[in-house]
Amino acid sequence: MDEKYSFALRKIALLGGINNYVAISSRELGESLEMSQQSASKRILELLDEKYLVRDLGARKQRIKITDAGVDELRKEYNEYRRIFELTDHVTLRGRIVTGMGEGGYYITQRPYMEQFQGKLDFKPFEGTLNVKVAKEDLGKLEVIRSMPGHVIDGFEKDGRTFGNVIAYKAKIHNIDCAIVVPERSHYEDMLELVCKYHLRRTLSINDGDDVDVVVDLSPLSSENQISCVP
Amino acid sequence: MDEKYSFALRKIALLGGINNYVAISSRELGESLEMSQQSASKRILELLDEKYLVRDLGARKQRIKITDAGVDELRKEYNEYRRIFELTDHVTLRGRIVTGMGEGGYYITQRPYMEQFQGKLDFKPFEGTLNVKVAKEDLGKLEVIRSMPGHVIDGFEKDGRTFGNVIAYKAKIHNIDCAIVVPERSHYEDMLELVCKYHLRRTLSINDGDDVDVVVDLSPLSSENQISCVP
DNA sequence: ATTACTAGTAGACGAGTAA
DNA sequence: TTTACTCGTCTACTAGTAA
Repeated sequence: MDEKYSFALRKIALLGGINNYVAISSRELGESLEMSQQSASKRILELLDEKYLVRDLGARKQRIKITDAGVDELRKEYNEYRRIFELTDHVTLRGRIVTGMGEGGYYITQRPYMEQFQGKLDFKPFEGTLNVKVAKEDLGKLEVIRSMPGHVIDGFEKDGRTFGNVIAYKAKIHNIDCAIVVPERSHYEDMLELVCKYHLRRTLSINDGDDVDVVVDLSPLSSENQISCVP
Repeated sequence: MDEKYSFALRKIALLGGINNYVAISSRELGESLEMSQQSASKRILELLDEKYLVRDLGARKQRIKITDAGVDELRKEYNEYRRIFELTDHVTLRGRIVTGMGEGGYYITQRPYMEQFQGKLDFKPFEGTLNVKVAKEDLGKLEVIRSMPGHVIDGFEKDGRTFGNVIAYKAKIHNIDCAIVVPERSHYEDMLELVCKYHLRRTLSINDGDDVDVVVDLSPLSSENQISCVP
């Protein structure tokens, strides 16, 4: 999102524009953004055009509300700040073992996916996945993880069916190397697919309903430009 | 902070610029900010001028690090997002009763402060305060509270000594109306002064070392422009 | 390679004003 | 009072280039 939009949208969110229509004149918005009435009016038109706002233009005062798309953009920025201030190099997700809807394992164990796992992760995955339903209080963490790069596994087509891109993040479960896999699209998902070189249910003696901790590695993929401890 | 600075500073923070010097050329920064090398170079000079960055301009590549002032600015924005996505109309702070360093009660019970409390809060405070040391895990919440308006109680001078502005936020302790008072300046403080119309130690039968929950009210001070439930 | 100057230009901004 | 148009100004950007 363009930074000039982000600033205005954030102010509107602080006035309650996520949950409610907010009655605010372009004059007032201009004041709180330290710009003229004319510019604030233009900014609102731009935000409407970008579909980040909806408006109810009454006779006296306009009432504006942030759209879901707008909230998404704000949430992206929020997640960036969380990465800055909350996260270190790894995140622990609490979750519960479940049996997928039959779909999950079918998807991920497709050959084209599996071959890429072997290349991009450092192990040949076992032909099957472990489904973990992430605890509600850790869904925010999952969102932050999803906003980070990860290993993109390219999608493909087969029998007229589309298999989308998925993203893999290296992780550990009970100190065993594995990776969590999430679809690139469709957020607000609470289900993880875990791939591992071992049959995890057998190796760890775990079953449906068991609670597990998955430690996801967030250290940068490529060697980055950070230099440590130079004063 | 000017929004154009915020955007660049955030990107640098994501590269690790808070804890370490980051080696990044103006070309690279320009790419990640979607602007030219020249503009990125200028932006860095501006951030240096604003004292949000320090630089170590080596022969090959510059190395930059965010100053404490810069981190403060980023934290302000982080707190805004927390208000948007985390907080509702009240926050619960966990803390422990302590005896202040003798100073706290002396400050707050000064007449000019006390008279303003009576006007801006809805009760005449008891001549004494309760000191609460906020639990470490709730210091973030306190920071968010401090970034919100609150009731400003003007400072004054007396006997050549300066008593600074303080901010009061309405709160409840064990369902009794009270207010927390914090100095306007000097952040990263973990001590609260509680003022109340009652003698809280006696009324609640609490003593040093007792854990308490203080529920701080965050609903807007003035009647705001929010309109609820208009689709 | 770098960083960062100068010059020219596109676009953001606010004043005036209409509806 | 509103919102939002046109238009002139001025800022913020990029291209070219020096060090």
